[in-house]
Amino acid sequence: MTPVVEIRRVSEHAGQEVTLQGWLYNLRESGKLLFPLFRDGTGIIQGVMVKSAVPPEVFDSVRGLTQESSLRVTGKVRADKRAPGGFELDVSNVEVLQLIPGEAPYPITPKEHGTEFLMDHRHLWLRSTRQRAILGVRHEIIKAVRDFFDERGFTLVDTPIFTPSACEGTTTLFEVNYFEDKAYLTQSGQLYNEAAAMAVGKTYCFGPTFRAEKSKTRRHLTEFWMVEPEVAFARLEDIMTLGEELVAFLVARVLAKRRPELATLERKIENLEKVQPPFPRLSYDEALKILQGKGSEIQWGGDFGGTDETMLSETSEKPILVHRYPSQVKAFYMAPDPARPELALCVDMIAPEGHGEIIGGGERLADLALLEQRIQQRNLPRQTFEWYLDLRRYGTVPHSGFGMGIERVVGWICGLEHVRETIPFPRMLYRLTP
RNA sequence: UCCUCAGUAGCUCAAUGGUAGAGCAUUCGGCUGUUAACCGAAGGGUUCCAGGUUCGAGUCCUGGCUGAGGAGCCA
Repeated sequence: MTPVVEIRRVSEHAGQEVTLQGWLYNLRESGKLLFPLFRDGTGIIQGVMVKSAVPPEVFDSVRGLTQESSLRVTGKVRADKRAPGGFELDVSNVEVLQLIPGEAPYPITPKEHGTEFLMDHRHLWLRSTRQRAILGVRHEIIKAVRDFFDERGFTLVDTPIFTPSACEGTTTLFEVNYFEDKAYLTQSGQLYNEAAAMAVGKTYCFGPTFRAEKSKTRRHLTEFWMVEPEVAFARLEDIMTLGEELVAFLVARVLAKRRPELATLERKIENLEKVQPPFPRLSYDEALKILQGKGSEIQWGGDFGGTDETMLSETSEKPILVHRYPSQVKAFYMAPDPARPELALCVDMIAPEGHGEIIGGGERLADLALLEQRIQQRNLPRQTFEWYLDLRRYGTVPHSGFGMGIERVVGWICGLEHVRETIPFPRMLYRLTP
C-alpha cells in the first residue's frame, strides 16, 4: 500500500510512490501522452502518463476521464521545472470512483461563465481554485477574530437568533412564526451583549445576522456574519482603538498565513501591507467638509451614502474612522457627546478601495432617564425593552462596543467586487438557492 | 420601492426587419511535454413568455417574467 497524501504535501514525497484522492480537474492529451490535472481540495497537480509505460486498460481509463470525475490515483512524485507547483505525478494506476458520463457533463467548464449561472451552481462553483482561496481566507479571518478577542480576555457569549423585537426599530426584520407568537431573526446581538458585558466585563458574540432590507448592491446580503465586542467601562476612544487593532490584526494574519490564496485572487499585497495603526480619524464634521469639497450633495445631518463612503475611502490607503455623527441618523442607544449633545459618540470604520463600512459602533447610553425618553420618542415597544432598561437600573456604567461585518472584511481583504463570493451560500434579495 | 441595462445551443457571445452562427463543452479522429493545449469532423435551437405591427420579427411596439448594476437603507 502506498501512502495517501494531500497534494499540498507532495513536495515531502519527491521520488516516492503515493496515492492521491480527489477529482479530475482537466485532461490534456497529446497522442500517446496524457496530462490529467488532479485536485483534492488542498491543491492541484498535473499527472503524466505515457501510453507505452502503463497497461492499455489503465491508459484507456484515464483517457476516458471527464472533468470532476472522482478517483484515486497512484504514481511517483517527481520534481519538474515545467510544473506550476514544482511537482508532477508519473501516474501508474487510477481507480475511478465515479465516471461522470459525457451526456451529462460537469456544468462548470474551465472557461468564463456569467454570474447567474455560477450562482445557480454555487454548490459546484465552490470547487474552483478561486472560491477555495476565498473560503481559506474567510476561515483564517474568522479564526483570527476569535484569537484576537480570546487573547485579550474577552468571553464569547452567544446571543439569541430569535428575538422578540427590533434592536434598533428602524430596519426591516424577517418575521417568523414562533408557536402562537411572532418572532424576528436577529439583526444584532448588541443589546444582549450589553447585558453580557455587565456580567463578564469584556464580551463578544459572533453569529449570523439577518436584514430584510431590499438592498441590492455589491455590499449587501440578507444573511451575514457579524462579530460584536462589548466592553464595560470603555469609552468611544477605547473602542475606536480596539477596532483599529482588530482590523490590523486580521490583515496581518492573512498576510502571514494566506499568501498563496491572495496570489490566486491576484490581490495587491502592497495595499494590505499599508494597513498599520494608527488609522486616520475624522469627525463627522471634518468628513462632511471633505465630501462637500469633492462635490457631494450631502448636508449636515444626513448619513453618508455609498458614493460618499467610496469618496472618503479614496482619501486614504488605510481604513478610516469617522466618529461623532449627528444623533438623529444613529440608533437610540448611542450616547450623546457631552460637549455637543446633538452628536452621538459613535464610530464607523470605512474600508479602503471602496469596500464600504466594515465597522459600526460607539459608546452606549448609560443613563436610564434619557434612554427611556429615546425609546418613547422613537415609538419603540417599551415593554420588550424593560429588561434592557434594567441594565441601567442596576449598576449602570459607561460601556462601548461595535459590530464588524465579516463578509465585507473578507471582500476587502480578498479584493472582491461583490460580497456574494465571500460566504459559501449567499442569501440575497432574489437569491435563496442553492 | 425606484432608476438603468440585459435575456439567442449545456456555457460565453455574434447575427442591417430577409436561410439562426462562432468559440468552449459533448461524441469521433489526429498529435510523445501539453499549460483555459492544438488540428479536423459530427451532433446540438420553443431566440425568456404572451400579445401586436409587417409580405416577413431574434431584431420594432405593448405587457409580463427572470437576472445584473445602482439608489434609498445598512455591516
